[in-house]
Amino acid sequence: MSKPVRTRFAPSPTGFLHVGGIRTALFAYLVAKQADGTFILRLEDTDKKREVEGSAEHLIESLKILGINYDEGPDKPGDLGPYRQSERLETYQKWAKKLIESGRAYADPYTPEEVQVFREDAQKNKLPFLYRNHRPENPVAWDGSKPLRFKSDPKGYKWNDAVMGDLSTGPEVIDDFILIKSDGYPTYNFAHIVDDAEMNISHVIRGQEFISSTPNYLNLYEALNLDRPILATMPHILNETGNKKLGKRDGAKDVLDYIKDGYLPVALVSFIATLGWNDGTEQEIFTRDELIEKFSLDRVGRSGAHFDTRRLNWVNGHFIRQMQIDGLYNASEKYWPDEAKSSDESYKKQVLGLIQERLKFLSEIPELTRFFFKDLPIDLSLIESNKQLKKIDKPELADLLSQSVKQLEQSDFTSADIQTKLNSLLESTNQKPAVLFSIIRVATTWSPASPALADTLAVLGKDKAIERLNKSIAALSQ
RNA sequence: GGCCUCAUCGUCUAACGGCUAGGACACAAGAUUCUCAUUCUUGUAAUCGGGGUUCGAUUCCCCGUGAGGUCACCA
Repeated sequence: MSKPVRTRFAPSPTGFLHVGGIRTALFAYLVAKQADGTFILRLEDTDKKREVEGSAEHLIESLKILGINYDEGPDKPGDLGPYRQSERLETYQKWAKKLIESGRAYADPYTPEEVQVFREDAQKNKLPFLYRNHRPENPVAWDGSKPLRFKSDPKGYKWNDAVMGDLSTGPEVIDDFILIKSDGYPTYNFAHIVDDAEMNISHVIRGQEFISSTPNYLNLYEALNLDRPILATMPHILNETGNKKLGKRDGAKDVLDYIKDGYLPVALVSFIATLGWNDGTEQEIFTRDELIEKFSLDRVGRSGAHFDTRRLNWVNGHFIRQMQIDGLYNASEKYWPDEAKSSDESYKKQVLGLIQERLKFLSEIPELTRFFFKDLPIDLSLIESNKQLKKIDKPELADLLSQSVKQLEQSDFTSADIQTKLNSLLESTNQKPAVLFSIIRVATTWSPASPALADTLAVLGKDKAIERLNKSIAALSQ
């Protein structure tokens, strides 16, 4: 019998949640859900200096928007809370006492400046810094005014990581790290081990930056007589350019920025999941339910993956194309250009239907739809840059448009009937579609691109289409 | 500098030690009565280097090289 699966995402509220953090959260969520387990959000707010106002809320909102729902968390009480480390200080004290009593923790007598001198000495000699080389022989009793240190038991470790496989290190990486800081807060190194034990966490899933401190955690598990959870280390997500870990300073956007740009939560989830993971088949896109069913830690890659916006665009476009028009309309609410404010819902839905297949993300809606809502200025350079139209005189173009007006005035302006009229115009004018359709398209939209001509005209409506044609005829006749 | 980890097309990746190293994004060309896009077809493009082990190495081992992480009273 294996233990119930309980995973957690344990961010510190020190900034915004970016894609790397989300992926760790997502994978922890998937591991829990596929085993009918529990996913927990725990805020690691033990560094009051670095805490950023509002970041806890931002983090929670990001998870909610993506549907990475936790069963227990700061705003979702469970039996093993509280889920904010700053509210668990007595617990850490309790566990610290155990270590003191068993002789595995002691007061650090040095000032930060003194420790810094040790550190600089080590660096000068090109040696890694080890505090335990300066471990005091008869430490004073710990009264909370000094940091409390772990008395480590240096030795080599071999362990298994669910993603990275078998890992090993020698005793030289084991050190006496700080358990409780002089401000009374525990360090991450101590707090997360205590909390994972108290909260019955079965899998610890976290980023690569923790891999080198893992042997120290193993040492602490032993001192505390704890079974260690399954460990899984995620490689970093790298910036698009270069090999740097994705980070704010390199222009990485946080998750809510992507939502604002009109990336769909389902698309973000699918894209992020396949950044470093695949199910071994040729499937490229996954729904949440498929991820829950198919995800496994042992198929997560071991090397860092570059974030690729072009691939994200493709995934997002794929999901947009799959949407029903009502769903897309609801999602598009905030993205319409100002000119569309007065237009009614059914008109906007028709417009949306025409641009759906070329939409990569929702904030493209204004540039793709503006001409449906507003007469754009006449721009003759659109004719000059068209390789068919630039060969033809303006009067001749005006004449083609006049004939078009005559035909279209006879139309009931369904898309099908417009197409019929356009076809008969091709015959009567003896023109190629490349010429006739191009000039009508330009004259009715004055945009570099638009959906299929008959559809565009049908949605635009008879009055508007004819009005624009006449205006364009006038402009070309000057 | 010590320690740890990683390494397949530009990018994300697949390949019990065994087909011609597969797919996707991107890119290019063609088709779909006009543009942009979609869709379809086709194409360019990769096993970091050197040694082993083996009938056979992307895969296992060693040595290089490159990249990343870590060596905080940060997480």
